[in-house]
Amino acid sequence: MPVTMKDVAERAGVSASAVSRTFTEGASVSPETRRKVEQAADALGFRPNALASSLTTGRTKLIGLISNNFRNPVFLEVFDLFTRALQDRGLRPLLINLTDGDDPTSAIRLLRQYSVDGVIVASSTLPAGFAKAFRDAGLPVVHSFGRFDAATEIHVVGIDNVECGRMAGEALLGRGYRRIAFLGGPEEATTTQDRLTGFSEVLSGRSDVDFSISFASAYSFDAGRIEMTNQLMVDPAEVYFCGDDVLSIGALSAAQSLGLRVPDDVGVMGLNDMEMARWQNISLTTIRQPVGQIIECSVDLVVTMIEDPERLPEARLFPCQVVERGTLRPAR
Amino acid sequence: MPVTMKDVAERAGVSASAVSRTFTEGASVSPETRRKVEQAADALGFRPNALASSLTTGRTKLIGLISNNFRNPVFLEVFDLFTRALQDRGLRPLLINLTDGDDPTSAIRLLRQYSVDGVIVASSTLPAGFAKAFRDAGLPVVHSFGRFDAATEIHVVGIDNVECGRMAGEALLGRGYRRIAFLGGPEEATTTQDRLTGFSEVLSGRSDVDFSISFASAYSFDAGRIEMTNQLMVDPAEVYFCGDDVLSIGALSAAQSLGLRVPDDVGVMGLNDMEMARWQNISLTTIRQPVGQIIECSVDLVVTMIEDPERLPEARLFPCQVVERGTLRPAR
DNA sequence: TAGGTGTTTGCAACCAGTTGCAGAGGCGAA
DNA sequence: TTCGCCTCTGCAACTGGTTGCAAACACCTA
Repeated sequence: MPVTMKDVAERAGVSASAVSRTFTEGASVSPETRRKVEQAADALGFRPNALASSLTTGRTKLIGLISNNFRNPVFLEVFDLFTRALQDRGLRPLLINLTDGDDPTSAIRLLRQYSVDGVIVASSTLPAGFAKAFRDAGLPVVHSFGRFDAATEIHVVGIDNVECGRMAGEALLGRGYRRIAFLGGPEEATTTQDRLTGFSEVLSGRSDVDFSISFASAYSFDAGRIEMTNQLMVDPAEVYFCGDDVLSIGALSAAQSLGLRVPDDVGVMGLNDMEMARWQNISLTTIRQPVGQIIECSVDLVVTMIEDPERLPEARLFPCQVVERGTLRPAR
Repeated sequence: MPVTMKDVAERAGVSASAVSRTFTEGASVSPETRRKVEQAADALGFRPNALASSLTTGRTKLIGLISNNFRNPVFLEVFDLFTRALQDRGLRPLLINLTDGDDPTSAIRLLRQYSVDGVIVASSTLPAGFAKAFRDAGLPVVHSFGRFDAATEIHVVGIDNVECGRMAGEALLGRGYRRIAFLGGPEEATTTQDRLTGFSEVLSGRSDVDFSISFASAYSFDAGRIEMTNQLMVDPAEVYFCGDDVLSIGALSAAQSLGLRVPDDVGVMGLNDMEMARWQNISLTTIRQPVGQIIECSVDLVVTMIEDPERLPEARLFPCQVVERGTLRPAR
């Protein structure tokens, strides 16, 4: 059923090499031969088998796209943008869902079996060592939304979470909040740790600020709602800087259920600026992470690494900014 | 860098065939040879190249997963479940984002270049002819969330949207609503057409019911909010059956912005029961579509078709059910 | 010991392409 | 006409596996 080079060669009255050459950029073919081959190929509907050619060229144009965050709404944008950015460059995403377990070995085995040209790890919760395992296996890898590390051994594209923490701290101080809480994601998530570091840096040491810390069990609506409920029932702060937008929405839901008004009784600030944050019935004040830029840059970087595997690892961090909406009281 | 069969054969002191056979289920190898090969393979970290073997076996274990709905939150669950269901069966999803244009030809070309074993079209908005193009190209295809068609030419797994429309109509009548509106997705979407058919069937012809119809421009929050605002400003109904959950949330937001209370002033009913519908600050009364079952079944079906390409097409439809939450007044 | 049976093994051809190399052909200059 | 050069083409070997076939071998029976 599938039509091969040989069929085309036969119909065009040329050798198989000639067919291969007309489909290879920069190969030497006369206009006449090219015409005959193209005509035959069109008539038969021929397309070279990418897998067969990968055997000799060593390139499959497959990119492993790995994530463990499938349930966070921010990933709607992430998947949409990644698949399109890859498609635009003639690359195909081979998706790996890491929900069960975070051991890279089976993923590595799989990706090598399919000879992927490169790997993108898209996750803000996986440890840096995870992506490193791919590099050690000889696969070009970029960690998107990963943690910046001064002694970086792999390419990281993302944001400076410590700086985001500072930004949040200053935004809250600037609005006159003094009883301030950090409601993080899981304590072991590097993003949570880093944001807390920056946040504390700005707030602790100020005698006029009452600063408290808690952690939700996951970056999820339910976890945010549960932890926020606990906090509000025991000793409520004036404002909560939450681990991310979905946690924030859980927190908003908790406040609402307890009959508190936002932002009058309690303030909430998120991080990500996912699409839902601007929905008018949520209207979350948050910090925008430039997801589109991070993804474009990640794909560019993985392409660069494929071309130059020896390239030294680098971190590319993008600035974030506060997005004003309705869950904090206005700046003074 | 990558280790091949030949390397293993050499180290184990056997032929390449022996290596191939130890990795092929059901092939004849003595325990002694198998042991030697496995030992050598482990030592070298060998895994057979799936792409090379696909040349002779004709199987890649790649499944094309095509969608045009990347931005609808229901797809968070859909992608998570699809990727896991495929992984569980040793299959790999090759993702195609169809956001730009709905012409199947380039997708077909691509999937044939990668010799995918089968294709899953996951979309409730693509026309039936779309999936059919894949079948015509000789690719086993299943249309998930597709439209049931009595003269079906391709496998469809989904729900009976006409029945869902009826179910919604009866639920609303049962609660005593009499000024009832249908707020569909795009008029050309088959899901919208079918749901409207069932809904009208129940409501039209009843002299005590005032029934109106409108359509949003897309299955999205913004489209739902805009259309609902239009409706509420001109001639509000008592209750709106919306095209899907995300439209419903847009509609809820519109009602809220206009100062209407839900469900006291206006009712909203959705369809899908995506995860967000049960978030307490949304608490959407909706019709549950058994997404998990649909996906498991789709994957099973594509596997079956790969094994038996001559199998006649069938439709597998799953029953839906109304999920009681807070956006309709209670049943009498 | 010869013959029959069944298992295991390697050879070689094959899958669908790519590519180095050598030779064919065309063309202009000497 | 001959030579040199350049472009184009096909052969054949190669990519990393699989598999039909026949030979080698072990084992059992008569």
